[in-house]
Amino acid sequence: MSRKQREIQQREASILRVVRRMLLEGGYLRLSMDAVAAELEYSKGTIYNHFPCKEEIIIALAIETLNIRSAMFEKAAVQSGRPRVRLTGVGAAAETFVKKHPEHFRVEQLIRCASIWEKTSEKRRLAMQQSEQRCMGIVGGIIRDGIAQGDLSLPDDIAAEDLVFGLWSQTFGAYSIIATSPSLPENGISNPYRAVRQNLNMILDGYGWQPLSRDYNYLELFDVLMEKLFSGQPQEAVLS
Amino acid sequence: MSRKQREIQQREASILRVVRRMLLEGGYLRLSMDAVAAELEYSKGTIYNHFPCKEEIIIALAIETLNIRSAMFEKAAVQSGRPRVRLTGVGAAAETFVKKHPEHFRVEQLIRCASIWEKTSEKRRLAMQQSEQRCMGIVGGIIRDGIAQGDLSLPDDIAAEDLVFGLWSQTFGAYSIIATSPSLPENGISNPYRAVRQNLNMILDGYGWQPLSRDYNYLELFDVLMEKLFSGQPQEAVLS
Amino acid sequence: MSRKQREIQQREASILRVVRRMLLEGGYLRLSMDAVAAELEYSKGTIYNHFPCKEEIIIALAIETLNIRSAMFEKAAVQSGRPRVRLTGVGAAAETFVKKHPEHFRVEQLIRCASIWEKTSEKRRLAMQQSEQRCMGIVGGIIRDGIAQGDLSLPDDIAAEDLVFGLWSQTFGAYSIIATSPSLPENGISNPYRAVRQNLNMILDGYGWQPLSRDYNYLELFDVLMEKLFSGQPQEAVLS
Amino acid sequence: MSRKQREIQQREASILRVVRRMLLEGGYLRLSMDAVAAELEYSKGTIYNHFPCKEEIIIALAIETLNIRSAMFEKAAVQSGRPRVRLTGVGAAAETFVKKHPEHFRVEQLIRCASIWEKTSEKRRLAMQQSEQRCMGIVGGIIRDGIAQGDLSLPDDIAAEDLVFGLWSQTFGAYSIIATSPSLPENGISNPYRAVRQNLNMILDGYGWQPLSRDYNYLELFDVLMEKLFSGQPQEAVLS
DNA sequence: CATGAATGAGCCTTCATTCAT
DNA sequence: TATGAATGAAGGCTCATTCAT
Repeated sequence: MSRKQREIQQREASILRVVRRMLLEGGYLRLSMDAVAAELEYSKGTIYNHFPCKEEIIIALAIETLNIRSAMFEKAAVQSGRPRVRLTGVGAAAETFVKKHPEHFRVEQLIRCASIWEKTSEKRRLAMQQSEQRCMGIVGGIIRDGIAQGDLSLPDDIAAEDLVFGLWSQTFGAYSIIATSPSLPENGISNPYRAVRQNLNMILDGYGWQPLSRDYNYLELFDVLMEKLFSGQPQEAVLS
Repeated sequence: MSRKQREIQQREASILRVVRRMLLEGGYLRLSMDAVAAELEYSKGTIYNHFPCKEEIIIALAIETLNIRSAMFEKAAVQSGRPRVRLTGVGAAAETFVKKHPEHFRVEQLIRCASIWEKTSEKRRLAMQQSEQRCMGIVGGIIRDGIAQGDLSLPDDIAAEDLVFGLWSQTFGAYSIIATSPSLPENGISNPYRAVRQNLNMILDGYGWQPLSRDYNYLELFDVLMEKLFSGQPQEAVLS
Repeated sequence: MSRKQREIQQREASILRVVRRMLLEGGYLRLSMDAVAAELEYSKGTIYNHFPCKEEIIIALAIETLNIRSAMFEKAAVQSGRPRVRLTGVGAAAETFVKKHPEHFRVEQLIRCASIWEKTSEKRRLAMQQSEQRCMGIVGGIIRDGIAQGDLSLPDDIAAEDLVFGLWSQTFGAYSIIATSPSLPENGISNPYRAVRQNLNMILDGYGWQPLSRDYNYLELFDVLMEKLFSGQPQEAVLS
Repeated sequence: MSRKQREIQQREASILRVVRRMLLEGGYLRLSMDAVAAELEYSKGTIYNHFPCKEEIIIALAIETLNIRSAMFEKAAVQSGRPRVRLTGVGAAAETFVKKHPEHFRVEQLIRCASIWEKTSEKRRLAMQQSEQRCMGIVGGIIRDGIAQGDLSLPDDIAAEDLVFGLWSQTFGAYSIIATSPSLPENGISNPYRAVRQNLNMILDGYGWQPLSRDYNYLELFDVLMEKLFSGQPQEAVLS
């Protein structure tokens, strides 16, 4: 019985893998259940035994995406060091994520674009919100550490979450633009990923988070941390 | 003859209006030429006399979007005042834009998500790139003014465009998240638009743009400028 | 399982039957997948499960046509008798074929007229060429038998295939004209089918194929063979 | 007024010219009134002032086709010489016609394939039948000349028209097959046009038309006559 | 007469989903 | 539970023809 359940889980994972790849290749419009079934050499009915509709697959994918990323965030966040250094590790995680898993990032864009929610179950929606909060929570935790250690002090009317939101917006916006504007270099942005790092640093400098970037080479730290934390093989494993 | 042509232009505008609304309501997938024709009570053939395919409508919409916004940016940019104050005006323009024209912002998200480019003419694509560059150019110009007046100085390895990219990413990312994450307040971001303003200020503070926000109440300035520049009726007119 | 598959095969046959009839009635332009589905009271999707596009149906029909005819040719060719007598049997087969299966002959005309090949698979095209060659091969074989038995001798610069081509052209041309020129009798051709037989005989006489028609009543033989070989019920079965 | 009428005729001719070319390039399906109007830089309404529907254009084309050919036949038929030599000239005319005017031959195939007659006026239909009869009449005349001069004698139950029909079938069939079977050489028919000439000769030999081809080199005569009669520029002029 | 915008029926095709086996 | 044939609504698009200007 346990073997069967394992088989089911494996098949679910392979469905998600195929769907992810198809999304990356052809976009949402090119994704069809027929093609998925054909590629997996399962029947359509079998796919439908796993997911009640197409949209639920997308959400499951998005949850997977968020879980992979929050695992990467976690790995960066638990490093020892001053909070801003650890936060830089999270930044390195975010950049690594979009570079290593572009198909996952694509899913994130998708669920903000297509109207997927109507046909999906409340349960999956909640699961997704939880996963989303985990990512935010990790960043929020580091910020609170920074405050606790005296490296950072926020005005009364600014919450730690507002800063989280700023970093999130910056990265989501920047990586979206990078992924979909092939003409950035022609417009004077020769090294977009470096620019993102710089701009993230500027936000933190703006908030006065010590040590400021004039006193510490965060750009170099980025490289070091990416190497140190994420130079291994990409982990495909789905973290439930 | 002139009357006919006027009718045609008006219809083209009304097609775009209907499509925009449909995109806002149901996303790209819910948009169909059949529905557009039915809603306008024109035949499908008539719609196709205006636009050769669905995708070209989307691009036309996107161009319209960019033109409306760059007109708003322009209006803010030509105000007198120190550069950072003028840039704040542009920020106010950006915020006003997404609030007043959510359906236009939706179009911007869409063209970064769906694969629209395959069926569209090179001509339209170039027209869109031009419109995009106009928005960036306005912001870039203010930054260069700031440098020229000695309020801002960028490191050697950072171009003005990198800062433009940072502000663009911040706003695009933040407004995307706001538009598609209904649970922000539950996650501690009680006033997202205010948070965006704050984070934009932090970026500029991080870059050391004088006067810093500790010396000038930009948050209040935001309100003042939004009122002053954009409190009138929304201009629907398409500015070529 | 076997019942299902039998049903599917039967339906495939009935699709071809309906399409053939529609072609006969209204030509290629009047043939529509909608109409086929409606006539059969199946959904359009079901039709498309059988044939990936309209053109492939036509080719399938053409292959069926060629197979039916080559089976009839074969039946005539394996008769005992002097080669020219056997060839007359093939002529009787050809005439029987257009009379019994006018809708099949129509298909042959069609594929020489409409541009069908663009959307079809290489595989089907080859299958069709093979079927075509089988018909030609049968006639060619009889000609070579005639040469071998000394009844016929071709000039050095004339191949057996040139004669095949002449008979093929004569019949294809004549039956095409008969099928599409209703005014033949008014133009002095009171019995077109008899004229075809006569003209075929003249070709063979011209080549000096013994016994010449002055020595043997081939016109009467035609009738005898048609009766003897093909007076039974038309065989609808597709001979792969 | 006469100038106007000339303009109208010229325009009619140019419509037919464009339609012919489009038929050759893309077949009947690719022929659209829109494209014709665009190519001619006339409005669709103007085209419809000339022809009440698409089908009538095709018939007009077919009439033009028949007229061009009967002019060529006439030119060959009025040559001096023994009847079979003159008939060979007509054969040369037929071959020249399909080679010089493939788009015209295409029209002939088309009207035997598409169901065009339903929407067309009785008047045009009759005009076409007349043109058709003129071609047949020329050949019939030569045959009767051959009989009158004692070179040919037909059995009682065979009319001159039956022989006309045989020659017509042979050429129409052969040229149709040549135009639509690219694989003839692979099937052993290395020089199809030469084979047609040979087979036409065999028909005439079969009927015993003097001098037989063993006594006269008709194949060479073909070349001579094609050069002598039709080596000039193709005459585009429409012969009403 | 010439124009060309408007029509709308019709076409081919796709695909998420169901359900009998 | 797995299968995959069947469905049929929906989609994008074309084009011959009309008719107001």
